[in-house]
Amino acid sequence: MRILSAALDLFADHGVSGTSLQMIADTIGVTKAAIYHQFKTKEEIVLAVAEREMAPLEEALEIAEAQRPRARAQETLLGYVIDMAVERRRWVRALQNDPVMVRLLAEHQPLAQLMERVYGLIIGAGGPRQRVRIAMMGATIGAAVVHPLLADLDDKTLRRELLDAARRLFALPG
Amino acid sequence: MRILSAALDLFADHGVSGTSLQMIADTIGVTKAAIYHQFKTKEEIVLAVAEREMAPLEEALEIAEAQRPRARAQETLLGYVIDMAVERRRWVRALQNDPVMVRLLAEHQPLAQLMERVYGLIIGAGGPRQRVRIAMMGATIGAAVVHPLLADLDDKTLRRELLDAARRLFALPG
Amino acid sequence: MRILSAALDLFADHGVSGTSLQMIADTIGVTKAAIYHQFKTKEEIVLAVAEREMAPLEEALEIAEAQRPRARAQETLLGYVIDMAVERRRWVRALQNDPVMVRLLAEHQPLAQLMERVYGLIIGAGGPRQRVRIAMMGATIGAAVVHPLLADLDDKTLRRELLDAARRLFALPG
Amino acid sequence: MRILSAALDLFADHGVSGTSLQMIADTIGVTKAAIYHQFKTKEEIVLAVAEREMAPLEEALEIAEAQRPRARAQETLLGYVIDMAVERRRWVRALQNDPVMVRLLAEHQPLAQLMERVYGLIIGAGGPRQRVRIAMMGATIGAAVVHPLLADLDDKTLRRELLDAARRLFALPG
DNA sequence: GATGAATGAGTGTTCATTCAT
DNA sequence: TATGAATGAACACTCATTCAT
Repeated sequence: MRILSAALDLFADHGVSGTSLQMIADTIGVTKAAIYHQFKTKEEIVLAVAEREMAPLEEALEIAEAQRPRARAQETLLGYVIDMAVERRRWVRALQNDPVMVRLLAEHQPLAQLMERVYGLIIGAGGPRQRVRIAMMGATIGAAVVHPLLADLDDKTLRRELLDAARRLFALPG
Repeated sequence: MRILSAALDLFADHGVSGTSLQMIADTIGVTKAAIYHQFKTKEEIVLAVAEREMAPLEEALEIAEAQRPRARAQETLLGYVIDMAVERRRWVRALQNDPVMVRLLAEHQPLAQLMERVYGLIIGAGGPRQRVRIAMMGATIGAAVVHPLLADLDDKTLRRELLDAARRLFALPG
Repeated sequence: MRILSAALDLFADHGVSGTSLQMIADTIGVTKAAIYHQFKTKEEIVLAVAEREMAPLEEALEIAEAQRPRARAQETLLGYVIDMAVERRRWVRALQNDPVMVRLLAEHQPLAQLMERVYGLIIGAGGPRQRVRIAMMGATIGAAVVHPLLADLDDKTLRRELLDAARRLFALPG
Repeated sequence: MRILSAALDLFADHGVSGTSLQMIADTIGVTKAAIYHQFKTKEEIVLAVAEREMAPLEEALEIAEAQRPRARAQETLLGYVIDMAVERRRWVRALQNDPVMVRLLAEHQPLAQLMERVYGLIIGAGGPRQRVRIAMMGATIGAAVVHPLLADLDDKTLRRELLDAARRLFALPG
C-alpha cells in the first residue's frame, strides 16, 4: 500500500516522531483524513509498517525451522536475515532503533513472539558464550548495513562481508 | 549541566523529535523560558549534548594519535571506543541512530571532522578489506551495547566480549 | 425508525452538538453514508427527532381543543402534557434545553406554531397572573421529571405529584 | 477572569460541546494557546466556570446553616437560591442542563458535596412527601427562570412569583 | 438502500520560540 | 537568572458532507 511505503521512507529519514501524518499525506498526494479512513491512529500505521517489513522474516523462520540439524537451520536463517537487512538497508535503522518503533514492537504480542522464535532457534542449546556471539552477530548485521563507511558497498559485497564476519565471530569453517 | 543530562536521558527514551522542551523543563523543575536563557534553540541543546558526549572521544584520539607504531595507536583507540560505548550503553542508540542527531552531526563541522580523524587513524593505510572490517567492528560495538540479548551483561564482561570479537574480526592475536 | 431512536438516546446523553453522525451510525451498526441516504443533513435528523417526539402533543391538543368549556379542555391538555413528560423523562432535558434543539424548534414554523397553540389554549383569556402560573407549571413539569431527587419515583407517583403541584399552584380544587 | 465570562456566555448560547476554544479565544481577542497557558484542558475551563457560578451558593449555604430553627434556615436558603437563579437566568439552563456540565458536576467531588449539603439542609427531617415537594420547588425555580413565557418578567416580579409558587407548593402561610 | 473512499474545515492540544518583567 | 504570558504553526484526530459504485 502506498501509505505504508511513504510512511516507511519518512520514518527512515525523520524518525517516527519526526514524521507527521501531514507529511505522509502530502507525499502520496491525499488528505490526512483519507489516511484516517484506513488507519485509526498513527500508531496503527507504525505497526502496519513494522508488520509488513517483518513478514519476510516470518517466512524465513518457517523455512529454517523445518530444517535439520539445527546447525543447518541456523545457517539458513542467518542467510535470510543478512539478505533482509542488506535489502532493507535504508530502513533498518528506523526499524531497529527508533524509540517509538522499539516500544511498539516490544508491546505488540505477535511481533514480540516472532523475535523470540528467531532468538530461540538461533541460540538453541548453546551456552552463554554462544548466546553472546549470536547477539554480537545480530548487532553487527543490523548496524553494518547502515554504517556510513559501508554505504558505498554494493549489496552483493556487503552480504559476502557479513557472512565472512559471521564465520570469524563464530570461528566457523569458511 | 542538569539540562544536558535531562535532555540526554529523554533523547534516549523518546528520541530527539519525541522530546519537547517542556519535557526537559519539567524533568529538571524549571520553566521553558529558563532553558531558553541558556540555549537559543532546541538544536543548540542537541548539539551541546552531542559535544559533551563526544568530548572523551577527542581526548582518546589525542592520546592514541601520539602513539607509534600505528598498530598500537589503533589498538589504544579501539579500547577507548569500546570503553566509551559500554559506559554510555543507554545513550548510544540515540547518539548514533536518532535521525535528528545523525543529521546534526554530519552538518556540524567540528564533530564531523572528529569522526574523520577517528576513521583516518583506524583505517590508516589499509586497503578496502581493512576498511570494511573496521567499519564492521564499529558497527558491532555500537549495536552490541544496545542489543537486548546482551542487556544483562555487566560492563566488564561486555568489554571483554567486544575485544574478543574485535580480535576475531581482524584475526588479531589474542 | 432506528436512526431517530438512536439519535434521541445519544442527544439525551451527550447533547446534540456532542453527538456525531459517526456515533449514531455506530450505534445502529451502519455507515454514515447509509444515514445520509435518509437524511440530507444532521439538522434534518434533529428536526425529525423533535417532530416525532412532539407528535403526541399535537394529538393531545386536537382532543383537548374539541372540549368545552375551556377549563375542561385545559385540564385535559395538562394531563396529557404531564403524561408525555413523565414517559419521556430521559429525553425531556435534551428536547427542552439543548441549545441546538431550542434554536431549531424556534425557527421551524410547524413546531413553533404547535407550541403557540398549546400556550393559546392553556392561557386562554386569563390575565397576566394566569399566564405566569401556567408558565410556572410548564416549567415545573419539564424540570421535575429530570430532577435527580425525583429520579427514583415511579411514573405513577410522579404523575400524581405533578397533578397535585398543579392544583396547588393554581389553587384548583383537588 | 475574562476567559470564564466569555466561556459562560458561549456555553449558554451553544452548549459546552458546541463551544470551541477558538470561539472563546476569538471572543476575548487572544489565541487559543494563550488560553491553554491558564487552563490545561477544556474540561478545566468548564469546571472553573461551574465553580465560579456556584460560589455564591456556598456562601448562602453557610449563612443559612447557621440559623435556627431549621425552618428559618430553609427559608433563608430558598430566598438565596431564588435570587441566584433569577440573577443568572441567562446561564441557568447551561449550568443545570448541559450534559457535559451535568456529568462534570456529578464527578467533581467538591461540587457534588455542595449540592448534597444544599439538599440535606432543605430536606431536613421531612418525610418523602416533603422531599418530593422540595425537589419540585427546585425544579420550578431552575426552569421558570428560563421559560420563554416568563422571559419578559423583570427580576423583581419573577422573584416574587417564585416565592409565591413556593408558598403554594408547600402550603406555607403567605 | 447501502458502502467505501475521499475531502475541507474544524476539534482540542502541544510545539518551539519570544519578550516584558 | 528566572518567570509568566503570549503567539503562530503544527500536531493527531474528528467533523459533516459528497459521490461513484
